[in-house]
Amino acid sequence: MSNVESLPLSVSGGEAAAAPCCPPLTERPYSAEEAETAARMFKALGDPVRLRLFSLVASHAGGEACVCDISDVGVSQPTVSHHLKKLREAGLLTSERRGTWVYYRVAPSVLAGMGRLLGPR
Amino acid sequence: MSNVESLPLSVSGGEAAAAPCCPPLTERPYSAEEAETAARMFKALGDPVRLRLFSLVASHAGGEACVCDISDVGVSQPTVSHHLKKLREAGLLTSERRGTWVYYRVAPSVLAGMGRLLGPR
DNA sequence: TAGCCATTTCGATGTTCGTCTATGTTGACG
DNA sequence: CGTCAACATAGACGAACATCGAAATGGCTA
Repeated sequence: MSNVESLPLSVSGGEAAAAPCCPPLTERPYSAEEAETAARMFKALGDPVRLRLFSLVASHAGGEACVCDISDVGVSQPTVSHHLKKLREAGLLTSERRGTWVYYRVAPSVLAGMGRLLGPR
Repeated sequence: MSNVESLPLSVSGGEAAAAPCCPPLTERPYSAEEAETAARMFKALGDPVRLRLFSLVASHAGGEACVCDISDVGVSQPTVSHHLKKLREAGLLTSERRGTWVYYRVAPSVLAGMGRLLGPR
């Protein structure tokens, strides 16, 4: 049942998926709101365990991975689940349940959006 | 109160060097060490105030800005100084004192390094 | 139906983080 | 000298976080 919980990347209002979350960091000073939004992503990736989980999903064959495939990061399994939830809430990962297992994949346009953050090409 | 100044990233007692770290997140799963290193950068940018400060420096004319130019982010002056120190320790900014003022600039190769993190451009 | 397995959620605990006020240091200028 | 301005440091306090074990949820299979 884990649906879309909250996507800070896309602003509320139903549409707005096309709105880039943030301009390049070097283009102009960030406003407080832009900083709040972008910092949420960076913060989610600012934990070693979460970064490993994200990398495990992002580099997994087929673009997706089930929890059982990526649970070996040195912390307990409930902790893994907790971190995956954080990544989901930050809009970086999406999850889908198929039978017994839950599969995670990188949310589309996340990598492109973050790339744009770091400069115009 | 624990030790604050223990950064395995920075070898000797100054500021951390810009990390030459880390392959693309999507290329292969991160090791624990890579994750530790890269997460330090993300973590440093994971606070709205720090992200605004970084953006203010990165977008400032001449590539550098003195503290007096970027202190208006809604928190007290010691807090600004504290966050700038964090960014310095993460290897994202460098500082130089010239007369009364202290100038900050983005550490070279930081943006390129982070861009490489997000995919093979 | 019962049992089992993968995953999530819950409650508790120790630690880290962001912010403040107060004070210290450094350089410019009279 | 003495004083002022810019910036850094120190200590304290409350909020947020990471982590764990235990219990609950959802879905297979017999």
